Amino acid sequence: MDYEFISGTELFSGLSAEETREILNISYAYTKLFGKEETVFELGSVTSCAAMVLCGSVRVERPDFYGTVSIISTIGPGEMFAEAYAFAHGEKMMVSAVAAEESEILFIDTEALLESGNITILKNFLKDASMKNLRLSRKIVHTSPKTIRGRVLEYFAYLSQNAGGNEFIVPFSRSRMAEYLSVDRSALSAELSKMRREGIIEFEKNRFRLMVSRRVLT
Amino acid sequence: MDYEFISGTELFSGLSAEETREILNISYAYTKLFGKEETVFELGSVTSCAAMVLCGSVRVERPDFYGTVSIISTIGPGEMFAEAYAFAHGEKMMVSAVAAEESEILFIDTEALLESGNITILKNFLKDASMKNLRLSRKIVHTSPKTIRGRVLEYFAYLSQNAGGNEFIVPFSRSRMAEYLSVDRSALSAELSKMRREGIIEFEKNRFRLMVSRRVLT
DNA sequence: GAAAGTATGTTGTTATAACAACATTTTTGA
DNA sequence: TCAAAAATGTTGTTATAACAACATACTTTC
Repeated sequence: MDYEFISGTELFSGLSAEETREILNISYAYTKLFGKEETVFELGSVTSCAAMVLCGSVRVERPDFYGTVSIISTIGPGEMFAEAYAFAHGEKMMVSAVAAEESEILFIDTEALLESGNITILKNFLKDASMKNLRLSRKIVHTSPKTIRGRVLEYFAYLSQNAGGNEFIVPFSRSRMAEYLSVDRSALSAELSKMRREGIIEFEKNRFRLMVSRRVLT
Repeated sequence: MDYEFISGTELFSGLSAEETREILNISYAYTKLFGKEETVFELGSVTSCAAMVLCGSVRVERPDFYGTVSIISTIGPGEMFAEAYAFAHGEKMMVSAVAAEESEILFIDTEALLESGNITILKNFLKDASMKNLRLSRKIVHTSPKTIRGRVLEYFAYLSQNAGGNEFIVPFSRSRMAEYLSVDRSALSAELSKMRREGIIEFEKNRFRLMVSRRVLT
């Protein structure tokens, strides 16, 4: 196992390669190779292991009610997945994970890890979980308005606040942005153009400017 | 401070009243009284403290882009909030928190808490964060279909799977359910009736039965 | 730098949800 | 138990998004 690499990841930050080796040993962590398109986690299964991609990449996907599969995210080297399921204990996975290419995955049993009692890694897990939490909350905030315009405004208000000015870069292609906001791509394009005509926004490629600001009170 | 009560909460589970007192001492935790409608956390502010309601209750709310405030959740005695912000470190709050009545709130500085090095409480935070994570992910899954029917089916499929049969209780009033799914209440009512006419579901008050099942593959 | 591929924008049509106003049922509490 | 209030259901109208099909612009890459 490449402890150098592993100790360099977010999750193991603050730990030396040697400490990393120790922790993984104590908690019976192991790696497994997956061929392209091989399933890492099955939809509806239960796991007590967090997983980290060491080499390759993993697609996280989910079928809708009618069976159409959509990709939720792609996990690359050093990134983790399934840890929320592992710590929450007993919840069925609402996604499946599939190796997008030949991949090596590290499995860490969270029960054993908690036993090990290493505080640094618990801290790191906690920070990771909290950040994921806020990302999810943000997405909910950005997609709860019922109109495309409402969603765009919520999202842009966030980006704008984040950038510290009224100008910002959207870190998505139009299709990805539409996906993120759960709206149709062409409808999004149309709405953006309409908002531009109305003087609410200006844009050029992915650089946007928000010409109005959030109404607070009354 | 009522250490008996605090040690009985989820967050302090596994800790005696005495241990609880110690941890709170070490980490400089303090309580504060809030009058009805007094603000506990301001929208857009930054906190390094997790908060727990000891007495009373707190409304978590958020204004949309046009200023209309909606209630995200209500926090009661023993429940926590703002901990994701505290652990993620430096993120601006996307909600505000207001005392719904005269309330006593416990503030725990997470930096100090991490210093204390108590593993039990870290575990508890981690489990809490993971469970919240899955709840948020689930909500995203339930609201990403573009039609009311799609959302209802996703939600019902979950409830049904959870109940272990095709019959289940919806733990919301119709208005709350509509809110959860981010759709109009009357439109939801209409869609439920339509689905009943089509034989897709049966229901009587909040007891539902799902007559179709998720299509997997092809 | 031409051709192919991909991303983005446009427009018209259709499906669906929001909204509003009201009817009916259920719950509450005096 | 009755009246009032709250929740739920119904229906028609209007606003909006999805969808489809195509035009245009940008980006590979050979």
